[in-house]
Amino acid sequence: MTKRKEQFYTARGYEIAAGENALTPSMEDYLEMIYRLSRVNGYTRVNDLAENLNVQPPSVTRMIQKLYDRSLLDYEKYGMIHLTDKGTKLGEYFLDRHNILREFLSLLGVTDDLQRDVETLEHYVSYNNFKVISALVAFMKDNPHFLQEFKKYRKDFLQMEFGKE
Amino acid sequence: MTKRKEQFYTARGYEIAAGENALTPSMEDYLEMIYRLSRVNGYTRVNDLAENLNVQPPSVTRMIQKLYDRSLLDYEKYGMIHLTDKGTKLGEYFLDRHNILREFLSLLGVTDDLQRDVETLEHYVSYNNFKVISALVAFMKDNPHFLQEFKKYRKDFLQMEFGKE
DNA sequence: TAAAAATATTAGTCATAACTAAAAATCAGG
DNA sequence: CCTGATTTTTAGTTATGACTAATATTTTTA
Repeated sequence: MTKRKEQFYTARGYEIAAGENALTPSMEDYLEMIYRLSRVNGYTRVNDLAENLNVQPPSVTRMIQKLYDRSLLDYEKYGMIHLTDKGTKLGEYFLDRHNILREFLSLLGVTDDLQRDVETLEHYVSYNNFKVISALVAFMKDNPHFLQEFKKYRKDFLQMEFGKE
Repeated sequence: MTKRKEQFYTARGYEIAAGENALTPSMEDYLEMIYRLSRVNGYTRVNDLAENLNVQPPSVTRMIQKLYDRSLLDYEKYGMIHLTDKGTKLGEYFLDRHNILREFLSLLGVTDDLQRDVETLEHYVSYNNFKVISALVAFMKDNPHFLQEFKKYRKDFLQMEFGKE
């Protein structure tokens, strides 16, 4: 049994390979935000989404239609946006993933651009990775000693390896 | 001084905000691969890239032109592809980042789909995050007892939190 | 060195998810 | 209840990075 050569793909290649059923990063962002906003009233609206995601309303309308076609939300023209059970589960997961990632980076000592870093990364964290990172976060919170040692280590390491910057 | 409300953007929103000068994930993949392949002969060719990135040659030609316009490589039609100094530095960084990320996930115990996970994630790891993750990897390698503890912890945690799966 | 094979380019298409401008629907106040 | 303001939709445009088909160039080989 010869080891098959390791295959590489471009970022776009992986997106395409994921197929039509996979959610795109933008779809994930919308679901996550709909979930956030729905916690207030049980629903959200086109304009709220547009404002909170910093996009224009027409972009929201289009995306809502797409998510509707996938049965992730209920919607009628000019109406309210409600997540279906399926959409709710996904939204909740995306929010969890977001929060774990934020906690992870935060524990490691990332402070600058934390929000941006989390939002940029989150979509690309597979479920497998989400699980191990969750474990690491829990471990670090349960073992403050580990974290303390790491913080000392990090300081010297960054200085040595990357200089002042 | 009131705290400005936390702003959210879609994945595409961040891409657009990054501006015209930023490299896209695909550009990064190409540079990383050109760097890899160039270590053999000092150069690479359109077909080699197409094969190794699993894309068609015309896609490579287009991308090469774009990277040429940014002075990241030297190229003449039908000729060899050489990275410029600027391109070399970037390619090297992307490869480092790739390897660190792989090591990180590997240490945490990710085995399934490791290659896919790394390639999917790497483009979205900011330089700041690269630095702290590098520190964490080094720390864990220097402190195998922590790693061992984590492995025990992880086993129970995953069982508890996520069940068998 | 001429023909065949391999390699690379050009030209044109597609989907995604943004945008703007303009039209349509809904809602609120008098 | 109708008019104006707000909200939402429709329609059409853009850039990215894939693709295929056809063409052009370079390299190999007979």
